[in-house]
Amino acid sequence: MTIEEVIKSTVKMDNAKKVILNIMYTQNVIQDHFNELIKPYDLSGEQYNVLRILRGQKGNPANMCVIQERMLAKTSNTTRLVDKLLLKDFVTRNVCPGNRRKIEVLITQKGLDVLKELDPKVDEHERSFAKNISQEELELLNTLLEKYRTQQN
Amino acid sequence: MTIEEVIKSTVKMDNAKKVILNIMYTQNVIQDHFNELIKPYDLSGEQYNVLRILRGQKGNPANMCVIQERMLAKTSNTTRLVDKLLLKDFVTRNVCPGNRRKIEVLITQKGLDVLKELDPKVDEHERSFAKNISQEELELLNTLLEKYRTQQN
DNA sequence: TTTTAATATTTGTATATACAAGTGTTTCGT
DNA sequence: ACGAAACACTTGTATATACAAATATTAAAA
Repeated sequence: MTIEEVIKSTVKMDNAKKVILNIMYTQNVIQDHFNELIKPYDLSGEQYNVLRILRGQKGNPANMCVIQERMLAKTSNTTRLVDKLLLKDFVTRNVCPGNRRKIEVLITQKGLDVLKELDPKVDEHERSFAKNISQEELELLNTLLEKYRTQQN
Repeated sequence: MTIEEVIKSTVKMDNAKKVILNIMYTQNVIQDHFNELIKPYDLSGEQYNVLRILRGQKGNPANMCVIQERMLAKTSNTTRLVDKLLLKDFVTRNVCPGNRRKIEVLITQKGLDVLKELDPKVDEHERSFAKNISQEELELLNTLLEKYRTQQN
């Protein structure tokens, strides 16, 4: 389905506009699909993302600002995201002894367990979109998106 | 900047995962840029989108469900989006005489004026991302995204 | 012609996000 | 050592979004 069909546009759009709409819409489709996947686990997409970042720390705690800078959506409110994860016992939160301004957030075994359970489902989610397209095309898509993102002023 | 650099990932990701992250992140970058652009106009992105759809009606009113199906994010609450536009006098809202379940939403002159003022800025926004990349590459990006979106089961 | 089902929209509620202001801690300049 | 500035995080508030339930109207079935 082309982007014109999706938004039922009658007028001809130029490529620059189409690419923007295509990226926005594709992100929407991916996100809806992912939300379906994690719905039974009582996690939001951003909460899942934070857990992934914490697992990536391999046992070391992460400060709020470290979590923030690794998230895709930089504007999310990390404090409240971590609050939610704390309520579910997926993380622990402690004041950093070395610098009492900082907070150390650590993933718990329960958090690791839920990620482990999700891993194959997330893999399948990622692959389901990639099935239709070759490895070369995936690489090309990555290259083009990275090039596209690099705005000239 | 590659997507690995963006999220400061240390481990190697496969292409399927990279593409998802690339699309999600690129959408974020585009949206942040666009939000900057419309901030002075007291419009949210979705409100702007609704106004665009209404202008596309070329004088004909649009029902709520028509607006809904043309929006990128199908889950948005159209009623409340239109409420906001009504408060700013950018649209009118009336019960459809032929079918009183339906609502006819129409863009006002004030709404058309604000769109007209935004048009060149939005064009520039779209072009700023496309500057770095050729027409052929833009077309390729469109094709690849449309192909990618078409999930196999 | 009632009753039922389908359609179109609205409302309620919980959660998420955006942005600014506030709090506590550390660092730096004098 | 003291006050100002920088830093890390939290809180307040307004708005947005998600999802289910409610309302009103029309169409269809018995």
